[in-house]
Amino acid sequence: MEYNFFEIEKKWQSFWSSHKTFKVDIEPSKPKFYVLDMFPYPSGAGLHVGHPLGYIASDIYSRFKRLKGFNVLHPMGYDAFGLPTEQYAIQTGQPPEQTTANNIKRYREQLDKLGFSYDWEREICTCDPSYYKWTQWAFLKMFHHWYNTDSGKAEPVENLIKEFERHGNSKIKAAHHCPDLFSAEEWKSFTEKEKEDVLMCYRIAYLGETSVNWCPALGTVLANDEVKEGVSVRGGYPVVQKKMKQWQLRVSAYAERLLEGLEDLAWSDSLKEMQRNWIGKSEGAEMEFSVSNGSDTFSMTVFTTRADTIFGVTFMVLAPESDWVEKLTVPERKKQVQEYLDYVKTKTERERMTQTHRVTGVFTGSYALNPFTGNQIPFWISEYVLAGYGTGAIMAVPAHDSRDYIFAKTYDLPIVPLIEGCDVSMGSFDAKEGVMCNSGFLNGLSVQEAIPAAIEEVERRKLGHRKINYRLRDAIFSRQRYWGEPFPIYYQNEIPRPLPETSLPLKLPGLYSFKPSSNGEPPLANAKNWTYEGYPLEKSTMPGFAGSSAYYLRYMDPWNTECLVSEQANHYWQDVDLYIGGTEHATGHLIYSRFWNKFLYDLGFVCKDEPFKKLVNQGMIQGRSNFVYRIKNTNTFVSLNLKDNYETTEIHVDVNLVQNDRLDTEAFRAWNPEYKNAEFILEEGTYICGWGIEKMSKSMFNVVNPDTICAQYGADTLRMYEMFLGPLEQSKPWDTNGIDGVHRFLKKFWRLFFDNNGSNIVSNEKPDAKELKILHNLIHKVEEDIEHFSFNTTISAFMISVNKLTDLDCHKKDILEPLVVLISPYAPHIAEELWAQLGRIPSVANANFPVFDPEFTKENFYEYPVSFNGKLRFKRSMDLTLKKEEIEKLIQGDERTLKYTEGKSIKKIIVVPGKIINIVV
RNA sequence: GCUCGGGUGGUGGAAUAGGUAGACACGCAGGACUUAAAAUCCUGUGGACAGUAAUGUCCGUACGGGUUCGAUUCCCGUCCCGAGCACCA
Repeated sequence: MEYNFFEIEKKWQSFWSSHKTFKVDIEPSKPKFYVLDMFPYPSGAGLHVGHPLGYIASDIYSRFKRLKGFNVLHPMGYDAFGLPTEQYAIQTGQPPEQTTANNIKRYREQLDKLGFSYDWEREICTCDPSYYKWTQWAFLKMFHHWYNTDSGKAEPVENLIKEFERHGNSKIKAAHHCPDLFSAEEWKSFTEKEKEDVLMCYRIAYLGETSVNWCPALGTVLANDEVKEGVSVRGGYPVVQKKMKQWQLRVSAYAERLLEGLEDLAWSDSLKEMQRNWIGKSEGAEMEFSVSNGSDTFSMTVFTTRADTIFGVTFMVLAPESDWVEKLTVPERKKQVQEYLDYVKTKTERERMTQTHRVTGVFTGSYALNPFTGNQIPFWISEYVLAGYGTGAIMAVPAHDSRDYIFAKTYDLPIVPLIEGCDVSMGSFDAKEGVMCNSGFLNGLSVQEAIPAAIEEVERRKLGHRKINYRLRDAIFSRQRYWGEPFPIYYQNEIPRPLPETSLPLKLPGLYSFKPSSNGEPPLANAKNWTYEGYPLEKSTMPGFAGSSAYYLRYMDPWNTECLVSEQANHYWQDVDLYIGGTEHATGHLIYSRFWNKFLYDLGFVCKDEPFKKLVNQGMIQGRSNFVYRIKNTNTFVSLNLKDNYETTEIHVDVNLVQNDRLDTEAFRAWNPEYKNAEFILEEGTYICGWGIEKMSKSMFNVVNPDTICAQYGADTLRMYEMFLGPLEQSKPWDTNGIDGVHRFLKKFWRLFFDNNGSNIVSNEKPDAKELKILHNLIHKVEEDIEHFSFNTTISAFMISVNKLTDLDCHKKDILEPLVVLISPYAPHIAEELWAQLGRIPSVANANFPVFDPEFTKENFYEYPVSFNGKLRFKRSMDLTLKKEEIEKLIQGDERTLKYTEGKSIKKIIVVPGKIINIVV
């Protein structure tokens, strides 16, 4: 019997499916383990070989943990709401529901061929009303809560109202954006609308005016992580800043907890660093400056991390979008300021991004008073100051900040150095080191001492206070699109009202047109009766990250109609032990999910503060493109190594026509009518193609579909080969050149069980020490490698062991049976078949991981006595502790050793065969 | 500009509490089996030099220094590649 992967894989996939082999339930007697993949967005293109990389790794880990006796939750689903499907609907008129269903079907077929051990009973889809009910439910909870910075958690809005009735809002410590203070009496005198407006400033999900990333081409706003370099991540359309009223989530309230929570997570340092950058904590002080425009005097606050440089403040700068612009512009400067503001408005976000460090600005005519020097300092406006960070105004210290320096040089403003010996003739001195000068009471202190000293003085003189700022902004939560979760919100006399929870889910209405309505409103404006009890419903929908923020919780209890996840299920499964996915979600999904989870934790719906204990980022699989070389103005193609003799054009060729860089010339002729009569100049009888690494995409003809590989080599080969390609976390090109080696290995593995005639040759003979040693070395290696995610080196170990057993002609059951278990996470189909051949049914999934016994692998060095005439003979590296005279005897004759250790006493010698490799003196 | 990774044969990659560099695989070359092919198996394969040969010597982990008996691994500097952030005061 040959290794017939096609039959074997078909057989066992249907067996696993019909026997529900991988179905899991709560089993309190067993320890749980939760392995999660980042669920895919089912796009029209289907899966390519890059997608399964992470899924294979997580499947290996899941199967391994199962063999180790864990009750493993390993689910899969689809992140189905999103822009591409909607764009497709606009172009073709095909409803997104339909497109999504088709794409999911295709994804499922492709996934099924790879032999994953998912519990498909728990499959979820974010666009399913029974799922998005809980997305809407969470939104309502956020609407009904506010963040108490005193208790450090979310609390019901009812508490807040009681507090307002007692003391107004002056005592309460909350994350909010309420501009005014009011007393209890004032609160009581507010109209209902006024009260709602105030509460909106405290809710965790709130409707608020804000500057947003507006993408005109997509007709929607986008979150910060959906915009890169001034264009949309999806589609690459320009994005502009616009003030709009949008639903937002008060993620910023959780900034400190999101930062602290990173500490104990087993995530890569680079990923944690990305999140820290995104949260952007900076400690400093807010300082008050008295500002006069000639007629009025105001108190203005700025934020700085360098309070120590206060004596070097020679001007102030305001962001062009700041509300203070009007107040500080004196009448005689109005014209120039307006011209400048007009100029700034003409620039798109992209231009402002790409033209950084361009120095522009205008003087307002107002002056501030430096509270320490008493100097009058001019107040300018410049686009290099951002409205959204700090207070939208800065104190400029040109000597010690490079941006301020360039600005000062351009507009001829004074530069006062504050650090002894620093040279500011050519540039600013930004480093936080040196000794202060020109700084009054700070003179003589080091910068490190001066910073806290300055803040203390500022606080003592009541000119300001310590302050921590975060770059993390609240998440904009509305999208002017159709294909997303509807908001459970209606408007009663302009006041946003929540739907009762009992009316969830609020289902999307079916539409005929998915374009924005003619008056620029979102597509839902086209829906008939988009109302609740006669009141209009919110027409925006939620963004893509809404549905993916808590999906890992839903997997724990996907059938529950009463709650997101039952307390019982949540307490059993707790959190995700291992999360595998791409690094592209570092500042999007992984921040929102952590926020969402922390919010639900505050409300007591989940038992863990952090959702993902360990996270592994798989690398991207790039495409390996192949090229042919056409001689200019001919239809003749020349092989790679001969091309330099001609003038040629490089042309992409479909990688499916190429094997091991050799072109199938007949297939090439058939590929495209243009090449029907192509001629070839061969080298050594074949046409060799050139190659290059590019992104895997249709236009480069380098997309490799896993189905093709499965048909040719089988899923087990594909799984092993993807792992063999290199370290999981590393990005690497897809390259089929080595796949034969893995396939050959599986055939060789098969032949341990069957001879050439297909007879089962497994024997019951007892294994000897040599064979046991091979086995136990492998057990040890597999165990260690899987725990460390070194899947590529395990495969080498398998190959070595199988080669050794083949050489020994070992077909003993006691060796082969554990070997099947060891390989089953990697190549489950062949393992399952051989498991059955050994008479061990029903499933290898119920087996136990073989126990490693170090006794079998131990080297007893007394068996290899020291026979020393210039060389030491030992089998493997080991530590020896010998008596002094023995050591002296050993090193006699080894000149090198003698030289190294002259005059020193040796404590220990480490040896390998034939050589001393370590001498501890 | 800042932060974090990373530079090892023709190729993918092994090996770092410092200790036989190049495991394993691909490719290539030679051989066996075969009428032939496929499949399978065996041998060789970092470079240079010497030798009929077994073998030996030297050079080799981006580059230049340092620590050490010993450095791919640790330290300092330089160059290159990748990722992320980017006027965050």
